[in-house]
Amino acid sequence: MRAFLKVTKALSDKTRVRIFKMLQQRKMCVCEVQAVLGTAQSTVSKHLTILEDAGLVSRTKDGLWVNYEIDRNSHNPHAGPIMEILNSILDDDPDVKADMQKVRTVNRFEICTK
Amino acid sequence: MRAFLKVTKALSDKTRVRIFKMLQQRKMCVCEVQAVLGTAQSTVSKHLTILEDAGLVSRTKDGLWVNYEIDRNSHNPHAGPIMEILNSILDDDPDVKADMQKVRTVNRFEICTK
DNA sequence: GGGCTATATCGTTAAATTACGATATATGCA
DNA sequence: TGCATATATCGTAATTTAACGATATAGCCC
Repeated sequence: MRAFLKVTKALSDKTRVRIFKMLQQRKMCVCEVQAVLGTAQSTVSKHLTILEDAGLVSRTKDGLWVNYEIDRNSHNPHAGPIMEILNSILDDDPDVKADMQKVRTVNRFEICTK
Repeated sequence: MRAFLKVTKALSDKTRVRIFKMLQQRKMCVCEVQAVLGTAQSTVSKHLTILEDAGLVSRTKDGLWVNYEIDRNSHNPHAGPIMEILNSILDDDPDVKADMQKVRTVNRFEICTK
């Protein structure tokens, strides 16, 4: 139950669903996600932590960057089935579509190192 | 997005997941659910409204009683896939198992009309 | 119609959640 | 070693949520 609720709670926030859909496109670092969403860095970091804690995304350090990506080997048995659903929905959502577009243009070397 | 969030929000609360699992067993009226959960009537009613609003359960009036049951013709396109998942999980959860047991013994004629 | 009962709604309080800025941590580089 | 940068954590204010008791609504029965 606890593990299931972690997944549903993680995906019960619009911002986190948007982040998840962004990560379906490609792995991203925190500042890239921040650039797309336009919210505070601490907020983005918190959201990513919640998604990670639910077993939906995983993090990998790469020097100063931390890359977040969809977790395809989740420790949470409830994550997989719901991620499956998210593969085929919300691509037509206006916010998600706008995010997708930004994800394509965002570049960590231009964004983060100002 | 809005419809999807309705589903995830509805299922991000432990009590509501328990109610949903109870309704997988059989249709129930509010006072039966109340008897199993042991919470206030207004609280149960509220939870059921949220589940209904998400398209997860449907209500049918039967005299004074209102029967709630799993909505197999949901207006919400996101409800079906997640309900599918819920068919095969959480049956081994301690709380859910205890609820299941109570559902079998609860009888609206004995419980509600005291 | 009047009384009874099951459910829904309202108002309130306590707890949880989100967002932010400020600060701490850790890595790379001169 | 010291500085700069990306991320995480902390503290706090604002919003949301869950629970309750009290009340309103609606259907049955006399």
